Amino acid sequence: MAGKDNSVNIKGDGAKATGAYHHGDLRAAVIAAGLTRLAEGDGAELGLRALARDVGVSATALYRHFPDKEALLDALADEGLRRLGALQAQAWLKAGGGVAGFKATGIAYVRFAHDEPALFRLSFTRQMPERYTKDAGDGGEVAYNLLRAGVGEALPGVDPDTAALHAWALVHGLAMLILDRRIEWDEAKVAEVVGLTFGGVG
Amino acid sequence: MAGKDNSVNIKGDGAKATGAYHHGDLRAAVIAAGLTRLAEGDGAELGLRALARDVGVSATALYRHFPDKEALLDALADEGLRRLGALQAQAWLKAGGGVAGFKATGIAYVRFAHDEPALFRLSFTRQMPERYTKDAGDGGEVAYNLLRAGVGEALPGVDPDTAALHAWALVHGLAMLILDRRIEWDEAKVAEVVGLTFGGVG
DNA sequence: CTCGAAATGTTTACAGTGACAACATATGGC
DNA sequence: GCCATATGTTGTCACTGTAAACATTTCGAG
Repeated sequence: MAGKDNSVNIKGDGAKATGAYHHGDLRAAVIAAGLTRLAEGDGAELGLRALARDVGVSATALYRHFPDKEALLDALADEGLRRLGALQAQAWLKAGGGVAGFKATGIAYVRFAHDEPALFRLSFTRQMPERYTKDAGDGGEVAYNLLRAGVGEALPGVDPDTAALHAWALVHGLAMLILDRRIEWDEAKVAEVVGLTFGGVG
Repeated sequence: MAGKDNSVNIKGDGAKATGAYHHGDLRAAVIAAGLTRLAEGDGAELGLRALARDVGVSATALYRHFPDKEALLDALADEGLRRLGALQAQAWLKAGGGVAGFKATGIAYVRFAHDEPALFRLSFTRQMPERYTKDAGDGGEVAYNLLRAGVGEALPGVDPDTAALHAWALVHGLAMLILDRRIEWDEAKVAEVVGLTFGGVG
């Protein structure tokens, strides 16, 4: 697949737009460019130089905003989790909460993985930063809280911890199997499988 | 040459052992060394040169046996699937078949992921070779057949296709979540979660 | 057995990567 | 207005996968 051109030319979203040396908000621009690349070429191995070129900046400039590549990827992963959480919350509301909302949440999880395979994979593959306690408003916790909330309604008699883990593992497994091409993406099928344990055919 | 060594010295399993130029069965030796490396350093990014050094051979020698690095990784992934299938079959037999055997199969799946995280991840991350039809005796199919066999007994009334997918996704999700440090490895917990859908507490 | 073709391994080299150090330029507080 | 600091650039290094040319061993045909 060719090799050059295509430069996405994602600049900062306004800020200063100095035009020359300084970029305005490079950190945000780099993350945006990274997300774009992840959304387009699935297998393409996101490199620092390509990213810098997208933003129109020298390769080593990125090191002023991220200690190393890992940190950059961590930032992208974090954004991925945030988006996932937002989509799940949205699905929950749209379905009117309750068991139906809970199921919709699960389906949104798998759909996100299907729509943004590279971002989803990155988001979950990143090593947990150790200091990942129960506070901190990063997206992962939002998603997990929704999960805990819904699981009580769907399976009243069961230990909520076990049920939550079951639900999470189920959708995560579906997501990964779809990403890795072990199974095909099929929303109806996903709904059916999720419904097997968590009642409510609706 | 051959002054240093230090290398792990994984040679072929007998063959000729020419001693000098020719290695005997380099392909097998490389795969063995690769599996060893995968089993030891989880995060360590398996490189061609390191692998060649382990085997005591020049880096480019590997290209006589694999078209490129991808092909080598594919071979390792295949071996991983084969081992997974073997462990599952073993677990099934040890539990005496039936529903208990089916559950044991699922637990073995997760345990394998926990015991060999890098190999498990590699095995499932590799792109499917396209020509992955229902024949071919490679490990993946063995595992899937076991799955189909067990699912009928565990959930008599349910569409076996849906049930099989459910079971697979569940254990795969648990495996991936453990690999990515989202949850802790806890065999009892895994058994409990698997038992939630697939009855039989015992 | 001899001999040349094929298989296997080596050396050298190249383009691409993440990262560091030294240097250049813009920004903002005094 | 001036200088400390943040930000961006150029040059370089070690390392990676891999291609090309060369060396050695093995094997089958005469």
